[in-house]
Amino acid sequence: MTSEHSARPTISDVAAEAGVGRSTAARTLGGYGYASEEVRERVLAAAERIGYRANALARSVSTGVSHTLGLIVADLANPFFGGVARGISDASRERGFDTLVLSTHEDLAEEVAATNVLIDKRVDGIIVASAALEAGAAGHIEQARSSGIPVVLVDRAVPGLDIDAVVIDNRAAARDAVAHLVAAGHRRIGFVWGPPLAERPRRRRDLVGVGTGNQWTDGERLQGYLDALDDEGLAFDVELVMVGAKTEENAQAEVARMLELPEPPTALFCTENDAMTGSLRALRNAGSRVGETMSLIGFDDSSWAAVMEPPLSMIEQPTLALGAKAAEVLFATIDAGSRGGAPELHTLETRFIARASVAPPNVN
Amino acid sequence: MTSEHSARPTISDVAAEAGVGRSTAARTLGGYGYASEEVRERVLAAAERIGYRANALARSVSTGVSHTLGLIVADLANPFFGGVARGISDASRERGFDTLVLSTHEDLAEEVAATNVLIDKRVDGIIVASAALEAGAAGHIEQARSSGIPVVLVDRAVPGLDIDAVVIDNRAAARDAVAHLVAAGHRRIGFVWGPPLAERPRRRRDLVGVGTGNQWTDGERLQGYLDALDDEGLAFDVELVMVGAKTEENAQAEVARMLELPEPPTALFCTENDAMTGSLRALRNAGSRVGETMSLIGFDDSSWAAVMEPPLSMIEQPTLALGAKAAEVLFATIDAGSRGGAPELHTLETRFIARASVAPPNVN
DNA sequence: TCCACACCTGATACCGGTACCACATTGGGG
DNA sequence: CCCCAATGTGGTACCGGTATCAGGTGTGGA
Repeated sequence: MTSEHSARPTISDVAAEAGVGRSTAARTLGGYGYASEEVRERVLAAAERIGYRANALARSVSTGVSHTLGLIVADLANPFFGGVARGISDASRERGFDTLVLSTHEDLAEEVAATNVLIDKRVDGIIVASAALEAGAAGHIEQARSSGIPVVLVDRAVPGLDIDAVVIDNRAAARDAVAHLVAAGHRRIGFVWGPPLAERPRRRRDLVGVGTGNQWTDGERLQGYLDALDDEGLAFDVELVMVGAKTEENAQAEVARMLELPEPPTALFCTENDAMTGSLRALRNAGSRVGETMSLIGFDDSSWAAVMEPPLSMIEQPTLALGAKAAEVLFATIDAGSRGGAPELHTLETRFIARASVAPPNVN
Repeated sequence: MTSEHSARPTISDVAAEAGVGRSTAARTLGGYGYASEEVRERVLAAAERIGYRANALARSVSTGVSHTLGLIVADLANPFFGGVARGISDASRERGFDTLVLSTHEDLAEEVAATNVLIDKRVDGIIVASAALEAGAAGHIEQARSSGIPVVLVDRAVPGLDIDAVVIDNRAAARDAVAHLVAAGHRRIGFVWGPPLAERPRRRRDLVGVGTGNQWTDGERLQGYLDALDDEGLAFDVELVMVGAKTEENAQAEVARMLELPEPPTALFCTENDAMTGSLRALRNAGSRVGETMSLIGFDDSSWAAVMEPPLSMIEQPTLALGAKAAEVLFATIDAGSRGGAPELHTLETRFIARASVAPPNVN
């Protein structure tokens, strides 16, 4: 042991230590080109002795490959994105890639900045759950691609943007959930959360096109809700959809409002976690009992949902798998080089978990 | 617009486009050295025109600064670590740093590998929630530091390791929570979860030293539990602590066992999320009603806890703040250069949220 | 009128790697 | 015995930046 080495040794240091030329040391350490057995051992021993670790940055500058992926999400503290990030991270680590994760707080300007950071740091690919609602707002994504960086969208496909995307079928999941409620006998089903509507729609027409044809989760879930109503021949009632800010407080207020209607809903479909907790607060305040006077279905299963009294029926999203699949698609694109095939929309299955929060409507 | 540039333009391209020397272009773009107003404008315009973006990797090789932090946690999908990661990410973004996040799945070997990756990628600092239980197992952390990378521990301080750490006072939080139960009149309080005990301790002595003097969360929480018993003059009963695997299933089984005791607990202190849900399952199966026949306190508040029936008393951990503080301490170390002060243990406050799951014991 | 100096620019060496290629050696076959 | 190929090594250009410095130009003061 040649004592402490505070400065990080370089290839030249190893070469000197081993008594060989710089390029010979580089060749053995880098694993390219030729080196005799004897020299190889001497170099390896020298590297070990002085604690040499290759500078990955310098290598990347030279090779043009950084072995790093970029991930852009709204909020890492959100367990959904945490799961996706973990899925990506695990899948990419297997291939020797690491992940640079940037949070945008659902702000498009921050997303653009994040994209630039990733371009500057020369990541080999980008996975993004974009806040862009349409292709026109996704110039930064086009730019990343045109500078040669493969991009895969996750969770949210941007309509009109011709890029691989890995999503769940929010529309079908919502349709199935609502159909489940209808099958239990419900006719008046509240929709809590959704695409941000500034004001109450006056008729169903006002909702046509809201988030339509786009894969953005909220819009899709609303469409699925409408699909189910159509399938079952149920009337749409504008009073049964939430409007305004997407906060737990507003969800609570909106559900409270619905409970005051002449003909209140007998079931609620909550499209997100905070929509569910807000609804539960409103129900508790109104003395409405879940599974008896009110049926409930929520999105994003959690270990809590199963221990609620009664346990809540939930739609489970495969977050890990979503991330793993996104990474897989990204690597396929990277491997394919520029001659990639046509972009695909990869849809993963959700799982409906039936629990006791859904029961026939309480007809008194 | 000089059409599409699929290849990424370099400083030389800008120089050519602007009709100046490479170094002049570099000087203006890099913001160092001199350049006349007229040339500056020409260079900036040229850069804009061909869409030049500096290669951050090349810059890092030259300057030795990567403007990247490394974060090592057990599992990004765990909301606790998600929150910490988000806190770090937000704080570091403000200073123009990005974060490389690696998950180790609570495996020390993976943690060592992750550390090496970060060293190789020349991050400017590392924040780690280490799986190492003692300084002897933290050679990789020492190694990172000796190669000049500042390190800050988060969530878990490694005993004997002389490094800055940002943690919560798990011991005090646990003590206070248990004291709260005692104040409500409870004398038999179950401890669910804890440091993995292979077999049932036979007497209290067996627990002395388990996780003692170390900041590792489980050990600290157990000590806090014992502290509270001592403070309140309560007897310790080995039957009231959970043993075996730290899984939701086992927590359920252990609580079920405790309920069968001749003198079952009247309250439970759950040190983690899965411990709480496991406990709730056991209680439901046994027909025990929370807040009536059984009082409950859990760790890690969640929006679900507030909407449970009854709402659950919880200890809230400041996850975002934990991350933000860790980043702050790390930056202070980075700014201080090699001449850093003595390592400190930074302790953040938890918050006890009293809800209806704690009530006086039901004496029939 | 000439020199000093401020102003401005390009050349050049470097960071720590990759990768190619030219140039010894050595040895075997014709 | 000589030549050529295989074997092994170091030199060198390059990746895309940073940073210093030499030197050319223009202006004002002596």
